Amino acid sequence: MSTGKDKELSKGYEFSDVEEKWLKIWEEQNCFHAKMDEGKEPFSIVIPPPNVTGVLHVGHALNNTMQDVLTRYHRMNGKNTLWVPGTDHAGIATQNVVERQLATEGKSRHDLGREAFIERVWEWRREKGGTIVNQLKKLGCSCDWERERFTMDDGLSNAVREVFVRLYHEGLIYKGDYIVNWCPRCLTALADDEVDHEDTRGKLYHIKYPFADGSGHVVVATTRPETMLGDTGVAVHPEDERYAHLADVGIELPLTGRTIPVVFDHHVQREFGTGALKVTPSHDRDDYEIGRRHNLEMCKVMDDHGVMNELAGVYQGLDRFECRKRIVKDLEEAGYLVEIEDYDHAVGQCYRCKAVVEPTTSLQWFVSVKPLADKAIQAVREEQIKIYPKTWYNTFYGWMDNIRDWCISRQIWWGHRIPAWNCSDCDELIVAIKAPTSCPKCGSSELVQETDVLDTWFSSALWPFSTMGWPENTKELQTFYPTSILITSFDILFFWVARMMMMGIHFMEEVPFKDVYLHALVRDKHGKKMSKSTGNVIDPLEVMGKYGTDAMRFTLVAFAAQGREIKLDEDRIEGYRFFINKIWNAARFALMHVKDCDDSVRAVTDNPADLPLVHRWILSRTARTIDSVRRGLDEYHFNEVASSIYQFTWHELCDWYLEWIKADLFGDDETLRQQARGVLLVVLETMLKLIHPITPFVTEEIWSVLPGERSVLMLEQFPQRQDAWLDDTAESQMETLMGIITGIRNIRSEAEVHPSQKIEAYVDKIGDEHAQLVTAFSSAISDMTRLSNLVVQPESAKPDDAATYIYNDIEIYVPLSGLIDVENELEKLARERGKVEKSLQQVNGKLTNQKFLANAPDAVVAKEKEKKEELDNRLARIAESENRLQAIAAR
RNA sequence: GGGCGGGUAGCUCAGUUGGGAGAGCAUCGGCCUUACAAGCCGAGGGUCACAGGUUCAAGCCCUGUUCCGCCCA
Repeated sequence: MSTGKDKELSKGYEFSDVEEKWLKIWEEQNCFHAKMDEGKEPFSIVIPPPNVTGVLHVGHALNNTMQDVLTRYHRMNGKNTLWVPGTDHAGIATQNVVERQLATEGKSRHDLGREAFIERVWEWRREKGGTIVNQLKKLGCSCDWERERFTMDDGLSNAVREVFVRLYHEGLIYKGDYIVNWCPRCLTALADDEVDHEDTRGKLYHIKYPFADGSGHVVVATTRPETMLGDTGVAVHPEDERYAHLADVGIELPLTGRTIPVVFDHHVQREFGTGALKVTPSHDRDDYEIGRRHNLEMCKVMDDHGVMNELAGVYQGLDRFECRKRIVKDLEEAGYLVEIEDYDHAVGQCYRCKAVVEPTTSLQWFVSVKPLADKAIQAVREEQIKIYPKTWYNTFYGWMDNIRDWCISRQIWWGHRIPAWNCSDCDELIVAIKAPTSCPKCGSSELVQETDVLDTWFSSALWPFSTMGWPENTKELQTFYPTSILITSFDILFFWVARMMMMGIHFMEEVPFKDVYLHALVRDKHGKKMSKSTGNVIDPLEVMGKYGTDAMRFTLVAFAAQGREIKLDEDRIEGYRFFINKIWNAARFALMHVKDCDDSVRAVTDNPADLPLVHRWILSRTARTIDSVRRGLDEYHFNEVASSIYQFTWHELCDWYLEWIKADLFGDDETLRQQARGVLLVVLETMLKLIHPITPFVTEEIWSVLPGERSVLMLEQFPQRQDAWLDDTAESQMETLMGIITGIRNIRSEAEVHPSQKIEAYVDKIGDEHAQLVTAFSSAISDMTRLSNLVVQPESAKPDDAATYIYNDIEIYVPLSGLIDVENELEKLARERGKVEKSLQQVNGKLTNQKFLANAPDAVVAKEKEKKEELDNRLARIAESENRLQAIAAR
């Protein structure tokens, strides 16, 4: 495809052309398409479908980057890989968008009528609905775009009807009058997650409720005094002696002339307020439960618009908030108002229009979730599904054990219309997949379909199998269901994740996914929620344009620890852009030396034992990096993957290895040069493969210019374990050499010796083994520290004017006639002595402790003894240097 | 009020069965050393919230206190 010979890399990484180029190539070569190769183990993910109205925000970017990292990893790892993309029809949101559009033409959806309106929504979807999909493509997501799905597609709609009908006939869907969250502006019921709870400074009104026999009164407290018009009881705790005598008395409800009963309920908290609770079963979820337990009357005092109705008596026609003012005024005038207290509480608001949600009873469709939930709980208990991070298990069980029935009907037009018909003649309710032509009971053809549509979550609950062609038993389902992992944000654990579990288990008799990874929410650098009004939004597309897509992806992965919050700062993205550039420049350097190599050059890594130390070292470090990257990806420790790659690439490969091998690469020895080229090429290729899932663009570009015939990197094999490369000896020897080099550099820096000035250095008081090592590498050490001469001597008389550095038990000194600041040197040594003495004290404490010697494992004791020896030596080195310097100071 | 999570370097956070406190960024000093100044070299910086306990040994396990955040009511 391409050969490296005639190619070069520009001086800095210019991402925009590169990204565009590779998106095109990947697409042309159909790289993302699942080939359905049955010989391979499957790996599959379904995307959490973004709203079709959405534009890519940083949360999407994180979510989809993580999915892409895993997808690319498993694809390279030889799995039969499928990532299903798609979008969600987002009922209320989409309807609102189109209604707003209509409003600019001075029309409402009612002017168009239902059918024309829905056609209009489809039109909008065809024109604008692809935005977020294109943005995901730009992010580099390797989804199988040929298999893109939409929750309103024919196939998925069919699945929705099938599920509804089956659940209805199984008795798990029912229609009834129960309490729901009602938005008086959108005029629809809302799911619990469509209600935002905003902490609000409100008032708590304390109201006197007289006993019906005139013998006294009780004080109740409420934040919504207007609901008192719907009160049908007062609840107290059964063991509260204060109220025991009220059983047969009852309460006179102020302003209404009604008498309401007192009921005794264990759920009432005696300690809260006066221990008496007004009960409004039609306008409060808890009160509804209490009312049910005690057969209290239902009294709904508002209409769908939040306006008081005929049951509100003289208050009829008032808006609920207007009514609140009037009630408070009237209570005060009649002497019932005891106190108004400032009170912070959470007020439910419609997530769309911000109107205060009114809990109210309404005739709706519900799913009876308990039987479904029990199976989901069991699946999680049996580890058929594992949840990561594991802290979410408690939350999951807690919610599932107390789950409430799920209101699935919505009074809007855009969505899956409920497949139920009423017979106008005999009132029969018919639930069927296809529209019936006549009533099965009376034969009438006067059938009217339900006008409500289903909650959007109802269709997304089916997503893992509906996208694969269910209810047909397709090859996709056979191959890819259950999916391998679901990656999503923790805030939809219940509304989506749990519901997918229930539906998947119920209809497929198998869990929808084996693992669930719940990632954090992305916040701004101060931990605040990003919002347009605060102006702290980080727009991923803008960031990608500024720093490159790879930089943003790497940043997100690096920040993706298994916590609840990711505090993202644009400066960090810029920082990782520097890392991308570092990779680029390392590749440029490598390319200079390997561009003419043929394939056989890699053979030198087959027998690492034959190679010089530095190569054995980098291969060993590479092998360890492969292990930690694979482990991190397998266990979803994304941030560890990023940091392990970052550390290896920058601080081992670039800082040490590339510098170290320059001598060989530029030198005359052909053998050394070939060894360096071979190892360099292998390590570079390995690194590119390791990083590719996170930063696909830059790695693919570099890969394409490396020597030899190459196809795309994204289909290469991911690096496998390389135990033959592991080499503890090489690692510890290199550590010693690097320590000595750092020591000499430290001396140079402290003494402010100009980098171009060559100096002489001595290493002293070292054992045979180290002496040999240092002697063998004296030229490398000299190169890296710009020495004119390096002297290795086990025992020697030192020149007086020498700066010293103690590395473990090795003493390094540099004669610097007149250049050393004796005071400074002594201070440095004193600090060092303090540290060593402190450690030594701890070690001695342990070693003289009989209990430690008796109880600690042998290995730990041996290690402590070793430590003591090392520290003793070190202390001796320090003392020598101090003596010498003090002698100078005394002169 | 109930439940959950957290308090580790100036900031953001790692720390996987208890066995010498880490990273990135920021800070300070020195460098255009032929891949990279989007860079290189060097340095400083921590009572692991507080108080007890278990243990030979605690950032890690247990108890209590305190502060912060989230979810539920």
